[in-house]
Amino acid sequence: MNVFQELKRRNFLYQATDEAAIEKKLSTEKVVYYAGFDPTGSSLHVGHLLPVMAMRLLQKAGHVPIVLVGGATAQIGDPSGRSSARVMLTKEMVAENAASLKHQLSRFLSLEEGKSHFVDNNDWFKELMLLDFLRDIGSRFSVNRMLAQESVKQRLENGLSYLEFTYSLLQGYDFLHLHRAYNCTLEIGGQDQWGNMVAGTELIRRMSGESSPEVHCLTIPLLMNPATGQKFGKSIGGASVWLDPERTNVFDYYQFWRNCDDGMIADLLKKFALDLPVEEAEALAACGNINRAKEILAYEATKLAHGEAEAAKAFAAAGSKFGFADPQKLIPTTSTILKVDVAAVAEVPSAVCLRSQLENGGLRVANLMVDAALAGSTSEARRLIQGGAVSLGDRKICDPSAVLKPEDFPGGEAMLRAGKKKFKKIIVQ
RNA sequence: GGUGGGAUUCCCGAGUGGCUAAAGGGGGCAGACUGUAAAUCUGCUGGCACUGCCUUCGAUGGUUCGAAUCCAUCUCCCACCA
Repeated sequence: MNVFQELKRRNFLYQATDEAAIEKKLSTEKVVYYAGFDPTGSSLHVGHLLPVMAMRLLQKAGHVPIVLVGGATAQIGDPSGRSSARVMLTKEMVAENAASLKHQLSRFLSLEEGKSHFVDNNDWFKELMLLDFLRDIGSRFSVNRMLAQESVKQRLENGLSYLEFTYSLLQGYDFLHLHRAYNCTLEIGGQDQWGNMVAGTELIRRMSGESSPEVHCLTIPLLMNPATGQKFGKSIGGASVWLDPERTNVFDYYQFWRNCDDGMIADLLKKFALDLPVEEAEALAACGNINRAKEILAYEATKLAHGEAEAAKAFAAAGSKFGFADPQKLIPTTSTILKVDVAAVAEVPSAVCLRSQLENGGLRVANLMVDAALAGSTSEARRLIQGGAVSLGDRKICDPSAVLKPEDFPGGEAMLRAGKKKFKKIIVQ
């Protein structure tokens, strides 16, 4: 099975300019390909991961990725999939975000020179003169066609600025530039990017006249839950799942995958447990023990994002809390999850509480919950208590004003729970 | 530039002087049921020193015992006209 077939089998392929040509290219030469990322935030979240995974797959097969940070385009904002204009970022923010983006991406891709390129489109856009752009690039696009584009059509109802309208030209120009500078011949992106991506291939074709160079693009399908027809949720509750462990801790990251919808398991294993062969991913999804499949998915996905040691800890912690799906390890897998020594690494999320707070009259449970990040506010904490969700050790807390004293923490610690899935070991210091 | 319409709590969207921390829906959280899933049912969903107090309905100032609701000015959005 060549990479292209694997890409397809792992369901990374939604639309492509010319499947046969891409397949041929990928199996006969070293292809330089790219995907763009908007440095609009200081951290990537799981929603960004899809193209990253496809890129990883291709890089492992020997192809050369270009990670393009849209420093320039982020200052404009892509109208695709947006009902309203984005907030524009300052150049400083973009630079800062690009740096942390690179750091996070380096877990998934080898970003060393030679194996890849990391570029910022601001480097070429900042020197581009408006008149040159209009003459060389603008003249090759038809407004009529652009207006017919789905992403533009939607925005037309609510209004769309000229700036945003130009977005696809800019993205097209990116491709042209990368094609010239790095001989990049393939662009990868989300399903919603099709219009912008094709703008690039068409531009390159028109610019090169007779000797039509072979450039292609390929989109990845949106993650969908086949059972409900809903988009795959990229958040825990209302909050995005970030790759930055400061924003989403590793345990929660693991839990995000562990709690995925049943219907998604096959697709997710194939796409996010990339270290497992496709056949295995398919077999696991159909093995009959769906919870084991979810464990492995969560472990593998966490391993990619945070490393093996962290993934092992999260797996052990979650398992010791909720139980392990396959303690006898009956389901065959090549995952290193088999090697995790649960007893040795189990590490329950914890929070510290000062002894001095418990003395002098005690500490309210509600306040402790806020300190331990189990609730966002004391009001929320009180509601949780009133709803019967909170317990300390094996004692249920019913009084929203309950106060804790040092004797509530035998041995200097106790498990504080806010609901079944959220808990922290409170360590008194 | 002109005329008209609009800005409400995470989102959509009601509300046009006190009964409004603000209907309804979505989303979210919790409880029950389960498999740490989905579906379903129930409760909750601004903050705090929580039977009370404080802050919120684009911004500022005003009228009033009392304003999301009335008036003035400003900012931004939308539609039509030029």
